Amino acid sequence: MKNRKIPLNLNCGLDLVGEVLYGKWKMRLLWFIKQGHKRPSELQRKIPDASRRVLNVQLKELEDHELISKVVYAVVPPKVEYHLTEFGESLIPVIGAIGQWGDRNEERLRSLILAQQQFNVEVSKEG
Amino acid sequence: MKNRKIPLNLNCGLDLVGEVLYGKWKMRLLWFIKQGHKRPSELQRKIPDASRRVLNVQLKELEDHELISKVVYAVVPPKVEYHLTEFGESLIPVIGAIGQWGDRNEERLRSLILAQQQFNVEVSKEG
DNA sequence: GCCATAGGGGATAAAATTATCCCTATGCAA
DNA sequence: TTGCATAGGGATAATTTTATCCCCTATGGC
Repeated sequence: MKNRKIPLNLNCGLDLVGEVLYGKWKMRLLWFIKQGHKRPSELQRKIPDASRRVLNVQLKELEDHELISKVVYAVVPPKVEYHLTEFGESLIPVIGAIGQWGDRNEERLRSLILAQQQFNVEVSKEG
Repeated sequence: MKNRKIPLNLNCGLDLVGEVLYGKWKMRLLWFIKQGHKRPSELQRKIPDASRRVLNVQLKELEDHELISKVVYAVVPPKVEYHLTEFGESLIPVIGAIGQWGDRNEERLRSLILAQQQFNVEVSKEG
């Protein structure tokens, strides 16, 4: 999401959504904020595989795209809360639909993905 | 989608979907195939911003993930057709929902994205 | 012979995305 | 006084993803 060298494609709705939703942790961040996990440290505990830094960066992008808003309390230790904006709220059903499809097909997806992963490992051994 | 060094996250539905749907052109490929553009050359004309090579790679991944099936006709010049599998069909409503949200919010998204892009360019000039 | 069509793919370069490392600050508790 | 919790961010390394380049198949038409 930096200063890109390859021009953006903003032709259709799918391209536009991609620009704001691509990002390894973004959908999960929105989802957890929706569930009421508003503070950075809570989100970090919910998503332990991501580093604090990366979550900050992605939260900032979500904020720049007006999907969430940030409230900074002038207290010590610091306290910050994120909330979905109306715009962000309107995305929740979409994320829900994506997640549901994943959940409904969990077993199949898992085995497909692992099978392919396994295959790649084997191929690279021969390499 | 290679032999990864960073372990996969396959915790929830969102992770699983990500594995099969992340890829710059994948959703568009599925969408256009659904619209009846079955042949590689048609798809390439529909998505001129992607090179032929990249589309082949992404089509292969969609095939490995059983979202599409490939039919090769033994004729000259070669003829190939892709079709959605039932599994792939079941994803269409989800992609539809994503695209619709993008279309409904087209103007806003476009200006948000361009504004941020512009900002990045300016920041990097100061650099 | 040469080019066009329709499809494929290896090797490598470039770009974009993520991860890692290390630093800032305050106040409370052991 | 060291440690922990809160939150933030610059610089850089590592990884992953895309793009580019060039080559291949086979047949038919000029």
